[in-house]
Amino acid sequence: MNIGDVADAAGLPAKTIRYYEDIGLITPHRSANGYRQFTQSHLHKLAFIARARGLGFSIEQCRTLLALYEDRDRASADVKALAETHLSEIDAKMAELSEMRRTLAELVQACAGDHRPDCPILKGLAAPDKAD
Amino acid sequence: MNIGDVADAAGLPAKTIRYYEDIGLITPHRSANGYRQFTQSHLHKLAFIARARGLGFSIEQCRTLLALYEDRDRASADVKALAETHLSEIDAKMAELSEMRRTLAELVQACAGDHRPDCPILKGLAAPDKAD
DNA sequence: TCTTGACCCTCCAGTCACTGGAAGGCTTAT
DNA sequence: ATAAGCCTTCCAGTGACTGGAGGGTCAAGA
Repeated sequence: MNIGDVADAAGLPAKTIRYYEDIGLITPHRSANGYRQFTQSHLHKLAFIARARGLGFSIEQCRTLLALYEDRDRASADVKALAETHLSEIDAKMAELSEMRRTLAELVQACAGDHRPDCPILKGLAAPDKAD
Repeated sequence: MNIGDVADAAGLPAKTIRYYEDIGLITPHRSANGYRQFTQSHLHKLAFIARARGLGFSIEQCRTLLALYEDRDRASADVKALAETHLSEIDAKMAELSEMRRTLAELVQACAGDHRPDCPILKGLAAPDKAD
């Protein structure tokens, strides 16, 4: 398969696949004309990476997951540990966003949003503890 | 004030403040020795930016907020619109994270996490619809 | 007076994971 | 012969910093 075919099949831009080759995630062969040649196995890997990325794993985490995937003797505990690490990263981000959301929603709530210049949002940003 | 003083007072690294000058968010004066000189007004602005960044506004959104803050004739509706845009950005990110979390938690749940190689997490990444 | 340590300066490069674009080669069909 | 649609490499940019090298400045103490 050429790069366009795997790109379509894996749901990734061709550019991204070239980048993944650059950083050593995959190593397609080359045909005589210099085109990258992908096998089903390459496609599997790319789809695997695409899904892991979709779950928010970093490229380095994907590299590790891929290595575990290819290692028939891995312990599932190693995979689970990595997934749990990522799960708590997600939880941390969600907590951060949730706190932002709470504060921002309060400010928005307090703002009339009319033609007048008086604005609790700006006041809140300027001096959070005495937002009027 | 020197950069170290405003850095402490605004709760920002000195490097970050230099960067903010680079991109034109603030323009401190210089004393004879080349050191940046900050006024209370600069400090206010920096603290304002720090808080807006803390609520997740992008630098460009901060630039706009700062301009609105300085404009005594702004309409609070303009500020509110920006804040609401950002609020929905936050909501979108939270929804995305929440979906990732849901899927990942399911996989983690299904994984024994022992010494054996059998791993539903890897299976789920390899072929999401038939994760066993 | 000298030195030490804590400041400050600029400039360059790196982070993360791509993404866009230029300039050109290959393939297939008309 | 030419056009469309692939493919290639290489360079540069994104956002928002962050680290480090290499050097100047300042205030306090011996």
